[in-house]
Amino acid sequence: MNDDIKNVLAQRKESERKKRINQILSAARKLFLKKGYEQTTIRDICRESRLSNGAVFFYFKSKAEIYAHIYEECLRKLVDFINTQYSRNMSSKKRIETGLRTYVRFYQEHTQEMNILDISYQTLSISEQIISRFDQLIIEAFKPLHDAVGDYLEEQGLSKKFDPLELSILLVTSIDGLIYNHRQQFFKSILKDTPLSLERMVGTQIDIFLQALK
Amino acid sequence: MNDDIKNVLAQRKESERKKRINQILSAARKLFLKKGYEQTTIRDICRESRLSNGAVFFYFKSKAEIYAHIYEECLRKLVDFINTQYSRNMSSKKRIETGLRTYVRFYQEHTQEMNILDISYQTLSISEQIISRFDQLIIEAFKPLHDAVGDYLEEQGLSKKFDPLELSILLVTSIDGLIYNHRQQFFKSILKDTPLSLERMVGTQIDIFLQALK
Amino acid sequence: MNDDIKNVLAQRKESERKKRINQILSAARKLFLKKGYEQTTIRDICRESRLSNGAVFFYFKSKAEIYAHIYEECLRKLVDFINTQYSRNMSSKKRIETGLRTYVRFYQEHTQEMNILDISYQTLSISEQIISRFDQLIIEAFKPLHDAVGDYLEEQGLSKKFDPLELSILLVTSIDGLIYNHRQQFFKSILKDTPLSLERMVGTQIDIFLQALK
Amino acid sequence: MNDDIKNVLAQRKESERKKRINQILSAARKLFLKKGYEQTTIRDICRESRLSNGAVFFYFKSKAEIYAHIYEECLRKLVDFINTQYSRNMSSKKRIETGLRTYVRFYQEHTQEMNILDISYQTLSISEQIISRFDQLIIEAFKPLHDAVGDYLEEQGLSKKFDPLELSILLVTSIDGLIYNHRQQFFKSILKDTPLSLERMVGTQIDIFLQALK
DNA sequence: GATGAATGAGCATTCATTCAT
DNA sequence: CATGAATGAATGCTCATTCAT
Repeated sequence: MNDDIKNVLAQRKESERKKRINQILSAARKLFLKKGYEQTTIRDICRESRLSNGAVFFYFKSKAEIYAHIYEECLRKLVDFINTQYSRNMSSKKRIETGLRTYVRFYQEHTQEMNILDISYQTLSISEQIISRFDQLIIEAFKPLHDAVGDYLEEQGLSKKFDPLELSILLVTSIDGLIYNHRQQFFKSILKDTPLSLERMVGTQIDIFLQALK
Repeated sequence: MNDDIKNVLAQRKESERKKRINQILSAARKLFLKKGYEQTTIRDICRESRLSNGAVFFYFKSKAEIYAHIYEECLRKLVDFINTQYSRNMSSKKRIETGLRTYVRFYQEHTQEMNILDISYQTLSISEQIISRFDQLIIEAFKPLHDAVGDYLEEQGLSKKFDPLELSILLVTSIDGLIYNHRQQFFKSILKDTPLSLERMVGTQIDIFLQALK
Repeated sequence: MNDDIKNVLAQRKESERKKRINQILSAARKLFLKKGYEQTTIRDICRESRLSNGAVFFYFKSKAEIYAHIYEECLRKLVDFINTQYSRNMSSKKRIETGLRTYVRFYQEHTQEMNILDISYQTLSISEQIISRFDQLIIEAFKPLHDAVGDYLEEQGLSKKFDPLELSILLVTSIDGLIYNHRQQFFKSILKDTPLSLERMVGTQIDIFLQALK
Repeated sequence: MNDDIKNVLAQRKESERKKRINQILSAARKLFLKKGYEQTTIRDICRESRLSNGAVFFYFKSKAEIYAHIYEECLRKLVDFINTQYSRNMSSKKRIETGLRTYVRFYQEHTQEMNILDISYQTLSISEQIISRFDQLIIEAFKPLHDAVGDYLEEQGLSKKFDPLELSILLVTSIDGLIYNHRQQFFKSILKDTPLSLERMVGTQIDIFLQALK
């Protein structure tokens, strides 16, 4: 009996705890996504989460740690987003296409999350442990495409001529470049009236790639 | 006569003025390139330029404006760097290759300048006039490649099938992506022991492009 | 019967209580001795004692009160240290010498404890009751020397000319001064190469004293 | 003419500057003397001096630096106080007595300044240069007594038996002890009704010293 | 009794910018 | 023109203490 009560109380406490943490992370997420790391202050987070300064530092030991949580969330979201798109019986060609298009779609549908991911977490003072978790997630996000390119090269009998790692990085990287320029708008002046659609450009990039490796 | 004297005085004044501005910009250049925007303070610039706080704000109305000048310098440097590499009698293919490789070389030889250019000047509060000058320079930097791609497509009889603007943006953008990832090191964990060389990847990207459009 | 049970329970409770208090004091002792009052935080004490924040404040009503306990311990240690050195059949002269030398040895062998005692407990907000306990201990530490000086004066037939209380305070006080300067190192610049030994200076002070009162 | 005006303006500016510095130092002096280093905040100093936060940091680059100024003031005051008491034609004996009594009088008349000097400046992060100035002043304050003791020993034909440096340090140190205990009131409980006068105790200490070295 | 969550004032210092002279 | 004095909001973070459960 007593144990039951204890248990219930412990559960309530734990849920209370999670609620607070969520309060803080929600506030932080909203602010970091909107204003970025530097422009968001701890006080902003306190105000937004309706918690005191001390409370925030009770649950997280630094601003960077809060950021790391949000970063990991975004990264995980990306991984999940990508993974749900693949199906086992897709052709390698189809998987390459899906991978790249999904990446772009993630940027379009979750621009703020993508902006968070844009910041190199290597500059923040984050524990090694968390960083290696990030690295793991990045590998996870990258693997499907890497595999697909490997399979494709095999099928085309080109695996001796090309390195699948190099080619897959090249592909992802070219999408990064598209996203980067879309964000920074460096070509705004050149494209004045007719902004090229990201989808179309990704398509072209895929076409070129597949055409060249036939 | 009197007018002559006035003129001489005005000229001297003007040269004094330019001297001061140069003093400030030299200091700012040195500091921004070395430490970036946020890490450089106005006081740093004053100390370095041996001018007073007030003097700096007399010639420039904000820190952002000073930055804009340095930004423009870097952009111009990039344009010049690219333009000196082209020669009129190169084949279109050669010009495409030269354009992309030169861009990468600029990043490698002028990493700090490239970092300056990385900041989206749209976030800084800079006057429209200056921004349009930036845009002009970007167009100038981009034009040779754009032309080369146009010529190449013509030669290959593909100008109806492909848009030269789209393709050239695609090419530049893929280099941007390579540079972006080189800077941010997102693939560090994947490439642990064997960092891929930028030159090699650019080469592969060019090969693929030309192979596909043959 | 029931009373017996109650008694047993009460005893167990009391022993639990003492255990907790000891836990806290052990942690506090370790930390205060090592880092001093200001540099030690309540959270440090909680961590070290493996007790919660609330528990510490349940047993002690403030950080100062905990400090007072440690202070008293150190004071008691000093008293014990001094008292073990005396033997009843020592000459008065010998007892004076022993008293002063023992004091210096306590400082040398228990520097950290002596540093604790250095803080004027009057600045901390401590209850009158505890302060009077401190005072009692100080009297206890002082008495042997006071007596010895009294005896010595009597033997030399100088008890009418000198006040034993004044002289004994003068003696202790001169040792305090030596210790104080040894700690603060005010003479560092004057003594650059050859730091005077405490033992030697105490010896000289004793010699002078005895020489003068012969 | 123009130069004259410039000069006047420069002077006014300089005096304005000194006025501000004095404003800050006056406020700091008052507060440090009253509450000590730790308990005085920069904001206190701003409030008291009716200057803004930034203004204080314009003239001094840290709290420690402000403190160092006050410390040096007090030290210099002590040196001056001591030096005015000596006269060339005093006997060595008289000079010893004067030196020690003057030291005590400084404490009595400038208790707060003496409290400032009590803090070991070695713990604060103060530039080497300033610290060596402090050291110089301490030497200056100490020298007259050192010389007097040297002369006295010579006169008594004891210079082979005793080291003047050791003896003079012993003397000063014993006064330090008296002052230290007067401040900390460790003997309060022992002396309850009849607090011994500092003057009297210094007198006794001097008597003993001279008596022993005759 | 005991827990640990919550408080919020407090800290030294920085910095872009303004403005009287 | 040029100076440098002055502003004051802002920063991340700490800590003794309180209190609901």
